Amino acid sequence: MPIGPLKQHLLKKISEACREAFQHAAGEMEIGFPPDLQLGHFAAGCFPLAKALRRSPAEIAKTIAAGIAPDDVVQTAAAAGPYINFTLHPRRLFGEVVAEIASAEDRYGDARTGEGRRVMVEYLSPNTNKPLHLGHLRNAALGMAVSRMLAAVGHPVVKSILINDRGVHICKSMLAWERFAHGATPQSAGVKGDHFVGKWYVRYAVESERDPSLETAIQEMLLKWEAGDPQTLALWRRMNQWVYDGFAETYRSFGMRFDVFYYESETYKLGKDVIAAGLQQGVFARDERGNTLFHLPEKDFGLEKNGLTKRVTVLRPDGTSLYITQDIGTAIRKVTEHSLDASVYVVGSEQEHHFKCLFAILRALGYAWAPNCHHLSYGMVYLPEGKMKSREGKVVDADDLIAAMIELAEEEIRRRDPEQRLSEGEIRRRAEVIGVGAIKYYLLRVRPAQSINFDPAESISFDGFTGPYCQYAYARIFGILEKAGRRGLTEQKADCGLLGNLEELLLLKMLIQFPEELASGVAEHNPARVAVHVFNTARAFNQFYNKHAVIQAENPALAAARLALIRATAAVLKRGLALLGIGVLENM
RNA sequence: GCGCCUGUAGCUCAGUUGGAUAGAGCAACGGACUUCUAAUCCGUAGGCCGGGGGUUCGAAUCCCUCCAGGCGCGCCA
Repeated sequence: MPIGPLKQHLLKKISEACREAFQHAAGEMEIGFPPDLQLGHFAAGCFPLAKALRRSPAEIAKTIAAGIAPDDVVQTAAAAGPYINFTLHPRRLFGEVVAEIASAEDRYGDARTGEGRRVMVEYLSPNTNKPLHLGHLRNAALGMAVSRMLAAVGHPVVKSILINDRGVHICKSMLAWERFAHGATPQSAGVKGDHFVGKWYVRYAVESERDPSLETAIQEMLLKWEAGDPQTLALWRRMNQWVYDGFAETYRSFGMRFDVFYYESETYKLGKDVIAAGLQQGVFARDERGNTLFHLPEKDFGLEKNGLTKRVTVLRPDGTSLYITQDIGTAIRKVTEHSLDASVYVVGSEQEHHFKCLFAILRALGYAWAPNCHHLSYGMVYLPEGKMKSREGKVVDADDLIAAMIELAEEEIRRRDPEQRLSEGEIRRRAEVIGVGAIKYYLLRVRPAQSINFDPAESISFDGFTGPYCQYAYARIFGILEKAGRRGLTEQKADCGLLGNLEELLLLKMLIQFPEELASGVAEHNPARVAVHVFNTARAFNQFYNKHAVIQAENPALAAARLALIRATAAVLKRGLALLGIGVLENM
């Protein structure tokens, strides 16, 4: 009997006792946890029954508790105010949770609520004129985590990226390179491609300050690009490729994966035909200046102060497209190419209005999947000096941060290995898992809507509420399991009836709650639910660890039971961290 | 002016689908390694949950209002 049926059993007992005492169904009672595990293992509040029975919840709890007879699952049922607290036989309670986790084989907590509905998660959306920064890392950490969480509950997930590879900002780095680089390349300069191109983008900003004529040169270049001028296109391709080569390294070091690459140079003309058709159907209208526009529904957007409906332009008078034009086209293209049921866009909160408009338009156009489009909006990452502004160089570069964190982890690993038993390769491997894990955890531990004040000192900490703390708990467990294995101890014939002290109960509670937290996290598109729960699980283990011996337990039977418990804990830690895109180490 | 987000311990944040005594990390102070990994643990201290009003058996949580900060508000992306 896994945990779900265990709760069902309790509900059934309540229901029977309730019917016996009041000739009334128990209705909507729910099984939860008491605030203090000394009170019991599970609890049910009797509030839902109070109105129907016209008695106080406390009276009901008392009567029902008295009517519940102990059985092979329930040890005691006691009323405490309006609550019924249940104490279960540890053998069943621990045994069945541990068995369920063991049989799930790394998939504990998974569900089928997604029912195979196919979802695309689009994230990152980089520009090809500069390297990735801290804000991109938050975006990527969220995108990857949400993708994994959706997959865990049964959604086939397609991860996509929309690369902004065209436009005036790209021309700026091209022009600066043409004028000032004297043919230099990333290879000749010994610089990572995206950083190399970013350098010329910054150079343009500097040069255009003193030479305004560059502005007109940019406009000419843009026109040549639009006209398909071979030389311009060749330079554009060449420089973008430098950037992609650079990005690929960052994708790899941060663990980003994409199934589909979309490029705005290929999508920017999409959407026009849909808008033409929509104009025929009256979804869109023309204004006096020739703009094609969409009237935003009053229900969702309100009205202008002059009482007219708000509007958004979807096509310029000359027929050229806008950001939202191509987004309409791309949204449709995604669905047709990948048979999607839903779409998630991981984009900063500053674009909330844009996506609200986009989704309203898609609904107005009558697409059945339009209500399943979701903007996963997240807050800004602020630096101590204020908002990040790449044009002013006020950014935390992604590659720099990753390298710095790996470096810090490496120092810590060396400090713990004074006899230098570890190979350089092993040190490097561990440092990458720890350093990158620390960054991801730091970015994922708060809910997406919350803006993050990037605190350099706190972000590099490996203590407390951090990724390495969670990884450390896993490594500790692995150490115990390994040592137990060498000594021939196994949990084969573990008697979970021997478990039940406070620390073991608190740990078990975390294991039980993991699937619920994952489900909430998916429903809210909020990986922080998982991150916080993994931390609580690691903490519960550390508390247990510091108070109770496993291998050196009072007797071998108890040792076996505890081995089973911590093996299950390790599985939950590993699974939870994996959902966040964070790896574990068997030794730290 | 309007919309959305945020406001909880000195700092950074959980908790927000109404339920038992509001939690954690960091920082501070005091303790615990001859033991399965001290990247750990235990203890002390720290709160009108932004202010006010309302809804009810019960509000950090729901409603109204005010204050403060952030982000946005067609023809940029």
